Amino acid sequence: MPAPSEIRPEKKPSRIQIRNRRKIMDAALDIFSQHGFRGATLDQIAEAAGMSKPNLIYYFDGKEAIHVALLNALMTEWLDPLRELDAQGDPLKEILGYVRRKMEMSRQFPRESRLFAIEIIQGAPRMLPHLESDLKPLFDEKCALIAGWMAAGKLAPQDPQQLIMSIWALTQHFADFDTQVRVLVPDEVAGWTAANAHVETIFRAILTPKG
Amino acid sequence: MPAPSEIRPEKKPSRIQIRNRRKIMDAALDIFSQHGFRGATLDQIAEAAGMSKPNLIYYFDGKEAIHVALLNALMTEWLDPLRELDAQGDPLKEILGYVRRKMEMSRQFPRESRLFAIEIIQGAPRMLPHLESDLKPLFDEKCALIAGWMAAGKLAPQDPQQLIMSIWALTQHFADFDTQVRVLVPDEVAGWTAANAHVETIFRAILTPKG
DNA sequence: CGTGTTTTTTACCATTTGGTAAAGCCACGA
DNA sequence: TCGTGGCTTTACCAAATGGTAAAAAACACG
Repeated sequence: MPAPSEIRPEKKPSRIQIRNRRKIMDAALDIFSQHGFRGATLDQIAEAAGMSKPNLIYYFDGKEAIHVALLNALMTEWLDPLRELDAQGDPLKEILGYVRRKMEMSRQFPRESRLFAIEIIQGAPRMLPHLESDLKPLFDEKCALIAGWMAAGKLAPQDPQQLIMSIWALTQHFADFDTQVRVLVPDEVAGWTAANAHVETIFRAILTPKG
Repeated sequence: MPAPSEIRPEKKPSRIQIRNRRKIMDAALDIFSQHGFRGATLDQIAEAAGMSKPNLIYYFDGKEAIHVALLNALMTEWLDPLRELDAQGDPLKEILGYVRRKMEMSRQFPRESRLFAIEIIQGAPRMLPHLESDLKPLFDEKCALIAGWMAAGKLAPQDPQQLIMSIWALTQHFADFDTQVRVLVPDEVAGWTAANAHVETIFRAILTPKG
C-alpha cells in the first residue's frame, strides 16, 4: 500500500522500482535540462519516461523531489574529475588531465552540464547548500594544493581560484552553449578537436613555469 | 481605442508609453533572467513593473512579445564590443580591449548576460534566426580579421573561432555563474580584480607572438 | 492456484496562468 | 463644461498543471 517514495526504512527497492526510478531520472534530466525547473512539466517528464503522471508521483514525492534527486546525484559525480587531482602526480600533467576530463564530460554529458548551469544561473535555489557543503571544501582543498605546487616552482604563479574557475568556464562552455557553437562552427567533429587543442594550449601556456 | 501594441503605423509613442514600455522591459529583464521564459509569469513581471497584468498586455502583445522585444534589444548592444574590434588598431591591444569590454559588460549587465545564457542553453528557441543572421556574419568577419593579423605575424597563430569563443566563455562566466563564484570567492571586489587580471594574463600569454 | 502486496490506470480537483472584455479614469482641447 | 481618446482597473475565463483517490491490474510467493 505505501508508495515507495514514502518508505522511510530502507526496504531494498524491487527490480521494477530500480528500473522505473532510472527511467524517470533520465527523462527528467532531458526535460529539466531543456526547460529548467519551472519550465518543465510532469506530463512532459511522464511521457518521456513512458509512463503516466500519477505513476511518477508513485515513485517520487513530487516534481521538486525529482529535481532534487537529480541534482544530488549530479553533484557527486560532477566533482569527481576535480577530486582526482593527485597531489603526488606531476603538477602540469595533473591539471591538463583535469582539463581533459572536464572536456570529456562536457561532450559526453551535456544534459548534466546544462542542468547544473541553469540551476546556478537561476540563483541555485535548490543547490546553494550543496555548493557550500560539497563544492566549497573541495575547491579550497585543491586551491591549496595548486598554490603549493606554485610555491614550489612547479607551476607559474597565479591565482589558483581563478585558474580553476577558468577551467570550468572554458570546458563547460562547449556543452552549455552548444546551440550557439553549432551555428558558428557547423563542423562538430572539427570543432571539438579544435576546442580540445585550444584549451590545452591555453593552460599549458599559463601554467608552464618560466625559466 | 486601439492599444499601442496593435498600432502598425508608427504613431510616435507618447511620453507615458515610452516610460511604461521601459519599466516593463526592465521588470521583464529581471524576471526572465531569473526564471527563464516559461518560469516567469506575467503577474511577477507586472508586479515588478508596478502595474497590472492587463496593462502589460496593453503595451505588449503578450508574454512572448515582451521576451522577443527583450532579446532583440539585447542582441544589438550585446554585439557592440565585438563590432568595435578595429582592423586599423594594434592587434594585441584590440583583442585585450575587447576582453576588457566584455568583462565590463559582465559586471555591469549580469541580467542581460543571464537572459542570453538561458536562452542559448535552452536551445535558443526564439533566437536561432538572430544567431544566424546577426551573430554569425559578425563572427566570421572578425575571425577573418584575426586570421589576417596572425598571418601577418602580429599574433601567435591559432584558431580564431576558438579564440573568440574562449573570450566569451571566460568573460560571461562571471556574470552567469555569479551565484557559484560568490560561494567560492566571497570577497566580491577582490574577486573581480583577480578575474580581470587573470583573463588578461591568459590572452596575453596565448596571443603574444613568439620570437 | 490463491492471496496479499506492489504497480498502474482512470477519473478527478484546486490552483495558477496567459489572456480578454468592458467599464472607469484622466488629461486636454473646443 | 463637455467630450474624446489614451490609459488603467476590475472582473472574468479557459487551458494547463501539480497533485490525489481509489479502483484495477500485475506480480510475488507460499
